[in-house]
Amino acid sequence: MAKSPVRMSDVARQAGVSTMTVSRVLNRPGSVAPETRERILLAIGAQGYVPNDVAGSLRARRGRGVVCIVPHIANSVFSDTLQGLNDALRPASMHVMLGTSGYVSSEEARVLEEFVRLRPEAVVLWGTRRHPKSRALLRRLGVPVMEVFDLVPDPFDQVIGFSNERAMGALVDHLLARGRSRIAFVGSTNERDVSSAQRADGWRMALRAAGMDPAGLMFEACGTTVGGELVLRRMVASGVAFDAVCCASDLLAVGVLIECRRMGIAVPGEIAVAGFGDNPLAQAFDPPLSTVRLPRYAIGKVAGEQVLRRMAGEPVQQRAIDLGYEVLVRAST
Amino acid sequence: MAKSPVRMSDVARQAGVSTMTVSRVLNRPGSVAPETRERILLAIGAQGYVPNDVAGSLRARRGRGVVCIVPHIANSVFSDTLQGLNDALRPASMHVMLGTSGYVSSEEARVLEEFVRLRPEAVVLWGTRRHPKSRALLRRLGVPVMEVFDLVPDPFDQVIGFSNERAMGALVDHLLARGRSRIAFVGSTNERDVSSAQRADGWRMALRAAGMDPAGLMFEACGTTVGGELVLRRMVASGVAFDAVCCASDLLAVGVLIECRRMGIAVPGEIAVAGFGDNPLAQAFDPPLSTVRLPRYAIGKVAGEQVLRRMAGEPVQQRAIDLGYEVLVRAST
DNA sequence: CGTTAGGATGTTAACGATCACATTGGAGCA
DNA sequence: TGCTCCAATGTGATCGTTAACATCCTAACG
Repeated sequence: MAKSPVRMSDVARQAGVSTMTVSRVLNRPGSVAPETRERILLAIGAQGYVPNDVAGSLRARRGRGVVCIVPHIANSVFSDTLQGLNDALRPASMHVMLGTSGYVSSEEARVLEEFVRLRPEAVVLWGTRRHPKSRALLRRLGVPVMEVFDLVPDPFDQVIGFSNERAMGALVDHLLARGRSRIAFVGSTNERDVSSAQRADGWRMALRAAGMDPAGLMFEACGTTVGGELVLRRMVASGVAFDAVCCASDLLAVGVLIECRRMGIAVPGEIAVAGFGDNPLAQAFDPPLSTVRLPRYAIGKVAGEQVLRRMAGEPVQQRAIDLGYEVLVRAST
Repeated sequence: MAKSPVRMSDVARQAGVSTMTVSRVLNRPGSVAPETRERILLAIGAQGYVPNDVAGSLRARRGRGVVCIVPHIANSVFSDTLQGLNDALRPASMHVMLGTSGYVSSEEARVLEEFVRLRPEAVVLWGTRRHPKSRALLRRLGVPVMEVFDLVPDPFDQVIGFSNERAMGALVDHLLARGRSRIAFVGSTNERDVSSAQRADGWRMALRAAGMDPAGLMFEACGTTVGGELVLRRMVASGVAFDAVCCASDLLAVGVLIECRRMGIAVPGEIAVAGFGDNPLAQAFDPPLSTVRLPRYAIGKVAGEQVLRRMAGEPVQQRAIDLGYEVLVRAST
């Protein structure tokens, strides 16, 4: 914390007013006479006074911080959303206090408690899996809670996102419309990776809805390009017949593409390959990768806007806000 | 801010002690008798008390926040660094207050002032271009300031990064060693994009050091894959001879690769192509892209560690910490 | 057995701002 | 002229915690 020796009272003295008037200039300038205001602003500039929001927040019992806990920062899905959140909050002079859970809900709860000590005005959390401790904490905190990304019908407070199931289902439908009939799925079945599991569900349901049997067509891989390369090799070696591969992520799909080229498998001639997530480089491959664009930035932006609305006293209009998705059909399918 | 009605005094009453003893249990547990401590912890659990760090920070004149302002969050260069910073700070119960400058130093100054109101313990800023207002503000704030990414010999306080010039120079040297003699550079000359300009300088100096003339070999492009595609077309159309292209980013380089394929130019047969930044998908292309790996995560991690050291009272040992780079030679060169 | 050292705990007063209410001084009006 | 009313500003208390100092009590010692 700072040693900034300039306090409001220093400014007040120089301007010949009480601290209350300085405070008003800072918070509701309209309520102070123009000349007085001018004199105070001059004193502020002369002394380089920067208000102490720690003190202000304590007394006013309200601050400008919004906590956001994501699984991992260094992943464009999360960082795009953070960008949106930040962009929405900045014009309102709110700021983001950033934390990570490492995909572990108990860790999220621990981090959340540390942040609750700072008495944030709102909390933005990834996904809808909450540790009981987090729920209890949030309930007592009593501020708006935005859960983002996974859309569920009955969120803790409000949820903003899209349906992984429906998005993957739409991708499967696209492949079916292209005449594919043996559509495999590649993803991680890691307990922690809720999104991948939901995408698998979407794939399974879409196949069943089309009267097809997903049995034996699901393959597990770690979510990297190398994971994609390895899994395709395993799939081919397994002898299971398939004419399309839906991947839980673009990175996986790119790995599959690479291995297809290496093994001399024509894409989309022999098999179609689709990714998920719209990585900026996905369209740069040969063939350009079909994928699903997710409203990552918009999710953060809308979450921030909702926070501001709620803080302004507006009631919750929609508990679940669906921002949809977009199937991007390119040459790989 | 919260309505959390549970205060330290509530806990103290239930445990039959004064607030000071509760405070000690929270901050220096060793200084309280075991049974007393046990009783207090029980009361804390029973009431679900979460300390108010706003009040604590005000009184103690020190908090746990570190401000970090990056140009843009949704860019893996920045988010990787943020991840490192966060990982370094979390074990010390410090937290990141996140802001963005949009690559504009006056905006950075504005955002910085808002954050200074929160009296952070340290400030982490991207690059070394500072608005005079920022400098004045930081000086008065009097906390450690870490400038990251661009290494300069004489930073405001401490700087952690690598040399864009030397990294690009090393890449050029690699191309020279491969027998290339007409090495072009593609980058943005946008005033705001300091890094690209530094990379251009590195390219220029390396060519001159090898007795070659960079004149006419520098081309401007916007930093996307499409920018890369367009610039290659322009380069070919210009009639200038070149046998290698150094790009200021991987995205640009991928665009160049795409256009080469489209135009039937062999890579690396006719021209070599190199990127910069080690995008995870860079090695997935055909041919895999040679590039330079930057210590993005490490920069953040080390910045966080330095902050902790400084807060622990250690003196500054190195004003400029060079974390180096790594030229990744792949098939595109 | 008196004295003292030091561990455990309590008391008081801040930290720097804002809330709620009090006060002042004109303008506006009958 | 006398009154009200409101805009502009001030006063005092307070937000919830911790620093600094004070106190108490037990243990150890000569």
